[in-house]
Amino acid sequence: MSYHTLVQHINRHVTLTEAEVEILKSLTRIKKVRKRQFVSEQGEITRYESYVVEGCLRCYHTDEDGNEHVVQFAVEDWWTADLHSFLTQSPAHFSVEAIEPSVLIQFGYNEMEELYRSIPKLERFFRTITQRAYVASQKRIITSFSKDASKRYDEFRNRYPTIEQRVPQYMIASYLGISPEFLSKIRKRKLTNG
Amino acid sequence: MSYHTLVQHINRHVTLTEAEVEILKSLTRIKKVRKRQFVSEQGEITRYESYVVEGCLRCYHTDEDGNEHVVQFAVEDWWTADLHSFLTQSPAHFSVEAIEPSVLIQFGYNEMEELYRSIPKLERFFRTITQRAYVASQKRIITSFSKDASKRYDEFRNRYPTIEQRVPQYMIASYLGISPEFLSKIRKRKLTNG
DNA sequence: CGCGACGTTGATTTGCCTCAACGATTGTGG
DNA sequence: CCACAATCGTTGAGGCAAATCAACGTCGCG
Repeated sequence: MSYHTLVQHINRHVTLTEAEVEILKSLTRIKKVRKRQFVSEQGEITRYESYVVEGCLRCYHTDEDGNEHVVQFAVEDWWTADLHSFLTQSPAHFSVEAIEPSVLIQFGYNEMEELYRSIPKLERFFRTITQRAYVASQKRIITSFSKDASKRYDEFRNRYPTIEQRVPQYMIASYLGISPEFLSKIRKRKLTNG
Repeated sequence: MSYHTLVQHINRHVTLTEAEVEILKSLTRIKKVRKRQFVSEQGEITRYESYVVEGCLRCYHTDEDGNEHVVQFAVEDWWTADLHSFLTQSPAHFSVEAIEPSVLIQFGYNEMEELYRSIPKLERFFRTITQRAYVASQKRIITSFSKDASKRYDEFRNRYPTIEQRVPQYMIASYLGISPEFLSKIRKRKLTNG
């Protein structure tokens, strides 16, 4: 039953038969995680790509100085993983951690290849969603170079109003590329001034 | 004959038959551009995705203040386009302009769909290269948040030694997200000090 | 030749960081 | 059920990386 939203999600791009849905179910697994539990860890090989049925997670990098940088948030109907680690089965640069208790549908590396073989339509599906993710990622680069922190925060709130409610402020700061203290000051300015 | 490198490039990921290569040729076109010529312009609909046979181009965004921000460079064996504009056939946020006289192989929107239909393997090919591009893009975001300009410049030189030779310094500054003056100062520091 | 494109250099300013101290809230073990 | 510790956000002082502005040098090209 957890598969309902995933199948709907895929069917927005291609059309799966009943039989194909069964294959999909047989080659993936449901995973539940607690709050603060890791789905995959920096330094280890990312074994699964995860579709979020329910919950909220963050994908982040910890740099040499120990500072964390949020690569991506993932809520219902999103995907998350260290894609490079998953695709090459090499050690990850990012960790994925649950911010809320979450339910995931996980795709293993070998099973994913088997899925592409048995359901070639999925090539198209994953091509499409990856292209979208890539477009969003490029946009984020340009925004971070062309706008100051206050405007980036406004854009974030407009684009992801639900996420803003669900994740701690310091993670949003990290996603925006600023310090938590500075985000706090930005918020204060917005309240007192315009 | 310009198709030789493209076919090789695709064959690193999937295997095209002779007949398929012919289809590919029939549904794409060769385009030559002068230095400084636009391949596509911000504000207009991006009609083609381009594979670079020869030359060097930049994809960039011009913001409200008139400042330019390089999204991507493209040299031999790379792809370039405003992907969002191409996929949705809506006005582009990025322009693509030749830095050197260049030879491109162009894929139109309708022809691309026809190609996917007649050569389904291409779904896999484009899925793969998009995933790689997405991975690189995420890495660029994290680098720009976690390292200072001098280190980013070092990384750029190491990763793209040939590009550094071929494009003006102010475009590299733009790609790195810093002002041309500051890149000049960084270079001077590197010469005088360590 | 003269102009436009590109790079350099210095003076000044600023957006954002770091550090440190301090509430407020949450959750957890005794 | 309380006490205490984490966790999270706020505030202020001071500092630094990088931007801005302005002037100037150089080169290639029409």
